[in-house]
Amino acid sequence: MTDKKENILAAALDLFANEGYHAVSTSKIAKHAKVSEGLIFRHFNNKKGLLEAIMKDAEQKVAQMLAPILFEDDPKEVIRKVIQTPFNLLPKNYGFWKLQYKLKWETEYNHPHKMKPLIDKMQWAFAKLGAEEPEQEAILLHNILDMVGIRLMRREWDKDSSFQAFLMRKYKV
Amino acid sequence: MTDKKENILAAALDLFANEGYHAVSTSKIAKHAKVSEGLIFRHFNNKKGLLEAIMKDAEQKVAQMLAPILFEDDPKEVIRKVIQTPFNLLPKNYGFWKLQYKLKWETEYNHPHKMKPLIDKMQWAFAKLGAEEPEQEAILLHNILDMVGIRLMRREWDKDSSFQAFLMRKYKV
DNA sequence: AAATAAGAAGTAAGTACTCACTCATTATAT
DNA sequence: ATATAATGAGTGAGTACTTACTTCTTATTT
Repeated sequence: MTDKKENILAAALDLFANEGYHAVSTSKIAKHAKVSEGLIFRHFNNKKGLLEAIMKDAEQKVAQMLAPILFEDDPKEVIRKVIQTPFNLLPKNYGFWKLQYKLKWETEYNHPHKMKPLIDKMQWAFAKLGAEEPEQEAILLHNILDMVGIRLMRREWDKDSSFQAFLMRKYKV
Repeated sequence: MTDKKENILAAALDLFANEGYHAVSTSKIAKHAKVSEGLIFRHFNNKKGLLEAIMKDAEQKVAQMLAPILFEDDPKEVIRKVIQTPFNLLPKNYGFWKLQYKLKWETEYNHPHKMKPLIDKMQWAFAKLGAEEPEQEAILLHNILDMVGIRLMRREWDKDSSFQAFLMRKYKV
């Protein structure tokens, strides 16, 4: 991966996340990356190919985020880690996550089933902790944390929000 | 409001919601509305003016949705009505609400403070019901229902989801 | 007849993408 | 070791086409 190719990816990620895929032209990306416009097409074939190159990283980043939860076998610790997840996202990666959230509005990039393993693990944890409706509890907490992620990415909250501590108290973990 | 003007608004709403503002051209809107392209500019000046005409309805629709909650003075009934709100959105209006949700990713159209009266009312209700941290409880429930709305608009759930009943049990209302 | 609504045919700027080319590095042949 | 050939990153002007928007003309209403 050459320097200029990485510049293109970084510029595109930033612009797509903040202005939207369709709102950003390839010429604008080229200017931001300080690169000729043609180079974008040499490396990525077309504009969509550029988006897909960015999205290819997504799956492994998600997997890497979920691994410590899926391998945890103390149910309380599962809930703890799940709650921490959105608050632990690094601000330098906010652009990346923001793009993920935004693209979920395009059918093509919305894959709710990919969260199934996480929800199953949460369901297991809630069952172990004696919840009456572990499946619904898992869906509920998943919803809460999805929305927390959205608020953080939209900069409505900061990562030191007192809401994290509140959730910890609420779930007694 | 002439027929054709309404056609334009309906077509634009549908296309903006499902494909995105920047992804839709004025000529496409004209074709869908079965109208000449020039007519769009006669009625709305420019493309953005068309979007703003759609968004102008939003505030009153939101106000109208919140009124029965803000005027309710039984705290239990406040929580009940709040929980019902997203599930009661009419499928024929899904396009409209979907557009509202999507546009929140554009700074220009994200006004979190507009939900303040609702959150204050919820906080009041939770306090009356003896919650230990009514403010956080209000933020929590607001998050849950925002995410429920998103799931419904993205068609990940349908409005008969068992989740509504679960929330009613959970909040004992 | 006057005013308004609608349509058709433009325009200039912008779009994604291509093409012929340069330049530097690396592999191969002598 | 040195000349030669091949490769691939990088450029920027140019392509056909689309865009938002305008202007002029024609229906329709009052």
